[in-house]
Amino acid sequence: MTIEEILDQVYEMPVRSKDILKNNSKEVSFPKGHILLRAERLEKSIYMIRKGVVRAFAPQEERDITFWFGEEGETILSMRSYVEHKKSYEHIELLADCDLYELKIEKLQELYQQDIHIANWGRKLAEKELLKIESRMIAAELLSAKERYEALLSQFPSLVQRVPLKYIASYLGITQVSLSRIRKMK
Amino acid sequence: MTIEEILDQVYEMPVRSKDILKNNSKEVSFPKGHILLRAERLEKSIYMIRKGVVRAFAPQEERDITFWFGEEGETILSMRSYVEHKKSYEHIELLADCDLYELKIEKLQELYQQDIHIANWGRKLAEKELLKIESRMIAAELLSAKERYEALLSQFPSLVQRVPLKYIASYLGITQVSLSRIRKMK
DNA sequence: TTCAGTATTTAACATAGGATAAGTTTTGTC
DNA sequence: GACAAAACTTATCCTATGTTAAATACTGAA
Repeated sequence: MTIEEILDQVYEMPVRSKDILKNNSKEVSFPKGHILLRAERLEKSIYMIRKGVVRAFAPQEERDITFWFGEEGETILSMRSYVEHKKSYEHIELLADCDLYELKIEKLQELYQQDIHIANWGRKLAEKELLKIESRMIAAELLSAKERYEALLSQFPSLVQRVPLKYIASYLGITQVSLSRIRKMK
Repeated sequence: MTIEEILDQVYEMPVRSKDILKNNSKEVSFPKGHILLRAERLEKSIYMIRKGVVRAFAPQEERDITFWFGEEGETILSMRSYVEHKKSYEHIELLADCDLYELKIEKLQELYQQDIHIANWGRKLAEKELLKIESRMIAAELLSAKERYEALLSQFPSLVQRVPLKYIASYLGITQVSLSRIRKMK
């Protein structure tokens, strides 16, 4: 995916504004297993996924909590660093070799003040993510673990091939042992 | 709370932009029990809470799912109507007599295209809500029902006085019977 | 102040999913 | 292609929360 396609997917801007963002982005690549963003750090960049798949997880003493997966076209950001300029609470781990577009948060903040189209793009980015997470939270309360697994499968059929089951279990809010049980029942 | 205070809490704009929003808002009041926004409707307005407390819930055949509470200073919006101009999935119910500031979504969309400060205010509104819901989702996976209840108590001490326990139970993702058990254990 | 409707608690029983531990299968590396 | 490490499954037992139903307490309207 090109950066133009990724940007358009969030919000369609005039070419001029898109070019500004494009010219301020940098293509980068990292191997599978790389930790792209770290908890307890003030992160300086956001990334868009040109190719690959990643997970966000909150590292915890007992067990990590995987709470988000990103595939091609999605935007990776460390919520606390991006929104509040504070240390982030999550790690982002690459689950495959990834090609990414990097954008500096500082530059982006500057552009938000200068270009109304970019400001609206940033608004839409947050709004769409918010809508997704709210729907997901409601579904989580409504559905059994089995139903949530099946919903995930039908929404992201490729995820199960690309992502270790233990992370999917954590995303669903269950243990890997339970997920195994659920898969057998099917 | 005045509308200026509420707006500032999200993002500080020049007085001129604040005045534009203020001049496009309308004070309205409704009694306890009023359903302010309805599922299956394309809602036309968002509201800011000057005084009162409300809940958002997804009505379901078996049982409603309460997933959000709003108190003074918070902004009420029907996510799907606001973000996608589609029918919403939630009801908003007033849990007390409320004084609200009403803003038309259509007008707001227009202002997002005209005033960069307002566009950035809209961006911050979504970003801050997103940060809250993401943190809450992680906490939900990490904590037991009892811990979640205690966390809610310490974060919103007044909520338990203002809101029926059955809605708090639903918000916590448990039944009212379980919440009662938890409260007794304390 | 009483009555009816709500809200809350309590009790008894059922069950989904957790914990632990022991296999088995897959994957990556030399 | 052999080995170690990681991923996944299976089995057993256990616990938190769900379900149902009944008892009690609270609230608001007449």
